[in-house]
Amino acid sequence: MTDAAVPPPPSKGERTKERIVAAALELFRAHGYEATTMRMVAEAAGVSLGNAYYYFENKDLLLAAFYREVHEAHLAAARPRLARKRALADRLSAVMTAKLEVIEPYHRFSALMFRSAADPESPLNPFHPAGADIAREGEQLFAEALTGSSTRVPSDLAAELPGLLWTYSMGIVLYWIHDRSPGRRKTHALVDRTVEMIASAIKLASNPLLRPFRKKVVELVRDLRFPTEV
Amino acid sequence: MTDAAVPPPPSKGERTKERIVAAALELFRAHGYEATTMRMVAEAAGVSLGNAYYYFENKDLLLAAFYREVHEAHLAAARPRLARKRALADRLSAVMTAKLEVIEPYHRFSALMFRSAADPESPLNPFHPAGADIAREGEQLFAEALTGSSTRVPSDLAAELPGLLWTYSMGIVLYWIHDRSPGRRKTHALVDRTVEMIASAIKLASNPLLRPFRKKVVELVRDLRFPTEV
DNA sequence: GTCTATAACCGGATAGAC
DNA sequence: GTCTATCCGGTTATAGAC
Repeated sequence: MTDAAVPPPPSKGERTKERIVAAALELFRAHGYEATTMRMVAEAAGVSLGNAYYYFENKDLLLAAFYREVHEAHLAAARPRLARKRALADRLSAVMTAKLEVIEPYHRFSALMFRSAADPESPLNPFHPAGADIAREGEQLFAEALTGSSTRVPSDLAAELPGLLWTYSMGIVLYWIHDRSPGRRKTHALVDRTVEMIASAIKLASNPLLRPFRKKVVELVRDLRFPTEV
Repeated sequence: MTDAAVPPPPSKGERTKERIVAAALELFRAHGYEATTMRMVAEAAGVSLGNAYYYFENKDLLLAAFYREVHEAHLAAARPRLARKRALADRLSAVMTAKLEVIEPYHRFSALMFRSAADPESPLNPFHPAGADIAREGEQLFAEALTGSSTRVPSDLAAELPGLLWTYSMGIVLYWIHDRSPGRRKTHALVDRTVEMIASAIKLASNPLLRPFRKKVVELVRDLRFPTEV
């Protein structure tokens, strides 16, 4: 039990797999996803084409590895920024700005994220086991943004907000994909303004007058959150 | 001038093109998009593979023809239903229910719609010239749903609502894609409940107390509606 | 200039030997 | 676990027929 935490030395297969991922990520960065062929990945990793497919059933799974890396970078960029903010709008803005900065280098091929996210068969969609971790961790980040803030959130709403905010962030990314303005000015403007609106809406939601409406929304979100369940 | 409206008889090329579309639509319906190969389409249309590509630069453009047909079917299904409703929630529900019924037969391959809609390069995305018509006509349908209703809408909001509702309908379709419940029960529940909420929200938006918040939202939507502009 | 066909290319994916 | 050989389908080049 005491030494269970010591990771075993990587087997040969694990090292090969690692080489393939590393080669793929670099090629994706340099040339984009479509322009990177499995043959290029295999060659850069020093393995045969068939061998690359032995480790990654298809090209999308390599893309999934790429997203995981981007996601880790987002978490790493967002958390220190959160430490310096208290107001909810500022905290949401910190999370979203970190996201936009991390993904900026990949703008030219980020449409793929959506192609895959929308496809129920794809390992990248948030309801697919392979993509579920990233979605959960993304929600967790928003949960942290909420709990650390000075704004009081009605508890029924608090339970659903991380999921809603994560969905919101996906919407922002979708906008960003189409944003051709210099420096993604428009997306940044959208974030600045929507985080204010969200913060306002959350404050409004505590207003007793709006309680029935809030209850309805919360109930709706709770009931219908998982379309893939029967 | 007087005979300008008489369409010229279809040229040989036009008839060939028509045959190709018809063959493709039938094959898509029967086997789905991925499983339908360009070679199958060409053979079913009685032309060579190269000839099919002469008329349709790529497979996506055939898919675009398919979407156009689905879209026409939606318009045709929705309009008579609108004629029988007055309450806003009912009218929105009529439009959405017509949509869900029309697309139901294509559930298994509808993920493609999103793959393409999210991709800035795709002819199907609403900001791309080839896809813009469908988006505009979709908004037009929602505009009709609004103007024919008994609910009074503040005029600043009225200008933006058709676009917002069209976006909403895309969101519903995205949910529907992932919906595995029998009879798409969950999506129908989502529609029933969201149209009520939207109708309530629109009524709330007329409330003078919420005017500043409404102004903010409307202004935001107006400013940022077109991410592809610079 | 409009239309049609054949052959080839390229890249994702698979089969099967070692 | 690794390779080579091959398949398959989207796409392109190109030549020729009407």
